[in-house]
Amino acid sequence: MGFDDNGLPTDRLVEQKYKVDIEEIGREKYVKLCLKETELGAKKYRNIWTRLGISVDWSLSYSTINKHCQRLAQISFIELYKMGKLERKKEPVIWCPHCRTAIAQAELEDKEEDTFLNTILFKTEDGKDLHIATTRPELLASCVSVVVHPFDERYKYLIGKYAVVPIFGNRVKIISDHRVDREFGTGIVMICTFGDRTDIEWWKDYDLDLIISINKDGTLNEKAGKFRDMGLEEARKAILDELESKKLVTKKEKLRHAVNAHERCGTSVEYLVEDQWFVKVLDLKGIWINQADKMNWYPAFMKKRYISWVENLRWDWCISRQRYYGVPFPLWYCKKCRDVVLPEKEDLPVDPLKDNPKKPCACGSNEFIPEKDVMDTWFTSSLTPQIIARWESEDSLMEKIYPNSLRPQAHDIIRTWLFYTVVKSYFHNKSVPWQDIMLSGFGLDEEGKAMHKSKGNVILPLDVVKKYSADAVRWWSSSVKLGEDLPYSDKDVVAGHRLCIKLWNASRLISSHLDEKIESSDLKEIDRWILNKIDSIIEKVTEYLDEYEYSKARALIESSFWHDFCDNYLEIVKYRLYEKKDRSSRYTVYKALLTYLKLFAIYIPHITEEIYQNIFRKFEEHESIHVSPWPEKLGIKESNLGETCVSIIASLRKWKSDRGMALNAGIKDVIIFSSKDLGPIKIDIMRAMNVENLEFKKGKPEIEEKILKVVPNYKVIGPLFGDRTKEVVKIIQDPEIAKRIESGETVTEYRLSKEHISRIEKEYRAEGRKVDIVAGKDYIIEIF
RNA sequence: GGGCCCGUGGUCUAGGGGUAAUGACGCUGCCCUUACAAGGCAGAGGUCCUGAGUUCAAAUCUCAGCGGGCCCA
Repeated sequence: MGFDDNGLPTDRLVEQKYKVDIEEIGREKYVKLCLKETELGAKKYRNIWTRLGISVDWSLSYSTINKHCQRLAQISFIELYKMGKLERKKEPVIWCPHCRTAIAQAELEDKEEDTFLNTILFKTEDGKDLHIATTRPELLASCVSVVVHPFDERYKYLIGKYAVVPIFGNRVKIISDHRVDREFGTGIVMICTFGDRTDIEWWKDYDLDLIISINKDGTLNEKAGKFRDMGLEEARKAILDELESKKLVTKKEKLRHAVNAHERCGTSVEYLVEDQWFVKVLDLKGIWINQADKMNWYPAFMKKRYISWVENLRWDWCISRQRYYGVPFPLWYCKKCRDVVLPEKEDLPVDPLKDNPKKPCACGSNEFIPEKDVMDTWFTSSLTPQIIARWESEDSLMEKIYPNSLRPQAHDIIRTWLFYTVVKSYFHNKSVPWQDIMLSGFGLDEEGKAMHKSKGNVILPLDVVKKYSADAVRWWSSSVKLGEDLPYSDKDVVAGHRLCIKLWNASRLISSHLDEKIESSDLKEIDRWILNKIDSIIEKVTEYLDEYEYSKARALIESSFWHDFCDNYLEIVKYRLYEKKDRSSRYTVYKALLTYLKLFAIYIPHITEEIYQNIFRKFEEHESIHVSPWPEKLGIKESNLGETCVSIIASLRKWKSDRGMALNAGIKDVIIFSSKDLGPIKIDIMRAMNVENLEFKKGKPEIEEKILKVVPNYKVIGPLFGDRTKEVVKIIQDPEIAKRIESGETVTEYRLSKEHISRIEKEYRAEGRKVDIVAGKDYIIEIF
């Protein structure tokens, strides 16, 4: 766990909060403010995480701006440089005019925008009209060519001729290319350097001129003539006005389209040509995809997202940021021979703006130009596995914790954090960074929309914690299938709150009967029943958690605790607990509650810990439930009678409830018919249901029995009989045949027996007798 | 336009070839039961998005379509 704390988000926060501009206050003061905000931010988030009960070894936490991380990021840079994986190119880069820096493809997001598609009248050199539709008239000064589709009959005659750009008068060649969309606008496109990425491709492919008319801050430069210094919006309007006054706008239509925007500030990006450092990633796409196969993806389909991101990558990773708060590039340029000069490893971290190389350049010169850009923050955070394992340090834990066992993260940063980390681990360690990757979804707002500060729909975790407790929040957040998003809902958090109360109350009941730890006991049927049930819960929950299926595990734990344990088990044995002498029930509640607490502990750590401290600490060796071992199965044999006991009591409860009776109301006489010997559960039934006289009989009572429905066991019949299934089902559903099968016979040429029937629904009637009949799977109850 | 995910009672959600579709909230009725009325018991409420196909059997698998979301052009 750590803080990715340098980079644009901090820059933007500082600029907004203190209303400062780097130009005014200078780099040093600016960075100081950023550092201050970083510390405040770390404090704030650490508080949130701690309050939420996130279990972290804080001694291994990192901050990407601290010396340790800076050093590793710079080591990484130097290693990559020496491996030839870095490249400084003067290339078109994606540029954010608001943040005034280059950014990477991964930092783009789509933005829907309403604009106008303007059809502008160009002239060919020989004076013919040329209608060109564009959304970006402000780039007219950068128009370097006009392009049509090679098969477009309308314009074939234009190819090879020249056009004249209105207002600016540039003479540009008309070319043809299949990437032109004939349906869009007029089917003629002006190529500007650069309006979009296709412009860049065309510029490269056809070796066109370069006329950059935009400044780094998004204003127009001298190439735009009298429109110089105008912002893009302003220039768009001014240029359109002038075109209109000359009657050169022939059409204007509304258009909604998607543009690329910088994910940090939402500003539409531009393309400038500047010197930038790149990590070469495009030439190794096969490797990046191959690495994905060496990791376990949870859920598996997330791997496809990663792969399709890699397949669609179009740019090398631009790591230069023309910003101030971040890890500096560890390098200088020799003033004389322009060579790159790197520091020695032992001198890292360096700040080339303050430090100087310790040796002269190979050419002998002692004068250097420092690189003043900082590195993309992902360049550092892509090293987090190495950072926490103290790679390249004397106290390295690389052997022990690298590759990491697990990277948990959300699915929005597959293309950044995940991808870049895979890249770094491959380059530096020829390894994948972790064995398992678990990708979770988002908490959404109550309408199911993503939360955004700008939309004002953010729900702050600590507000919910205050209202319902951290455990309730955690319980809610773990209710969704891994990888799915989950809308926030007050009532679902309340459900978690109620669970905590239920757990607390059950524990109160138990604690009042536990003044000693019962180490072992002969177990009564119903006690064996619950412990056996818990054994199977432990097994399934463990399996689910091994696959990071926390929501499935959660559902099992909750329903077993609430229904098996509280509703059934505790209600049945309560009387025995009050009688104090019964060892079996006291042994069982101790084991059972402690096990449930351990299973619950990962979800609701606070209340489980408190109950552990209150009840169990004095008997158990571990000082906290969170350091005690995961529960192991007790190996209790299944109790058939226990299951029957619970079922009989449920039947009697329903019977009382149907008659509007209180559940502790007395019943005078009850006879239970069953083929089983129910002796061992007699007292439990009587006490739990307040039965005065309870009698067991073998066989069946004198009542009429009518078969209502025979449900075949398709799971057995289907595979056995194939397309004759329907035929067999028809036979089995005959009441006479079903009756014979039920009594143990094997009938007809299909040799049908009990295993071919799932269950038989019956109706019982006691003609002329004053008695109520309630039936279950293997018993019939008469209530007088 | 392409890739991925999702579509299940009023709302949210689980299940993901076997005939009884999970749970929560809400709704209705009954029950103050010596842990819990923030509880218990019971009940109503469903074309499992639509259509076709595979299969003895489809909410579940396949294909097509519709709708929503995410990512990429």
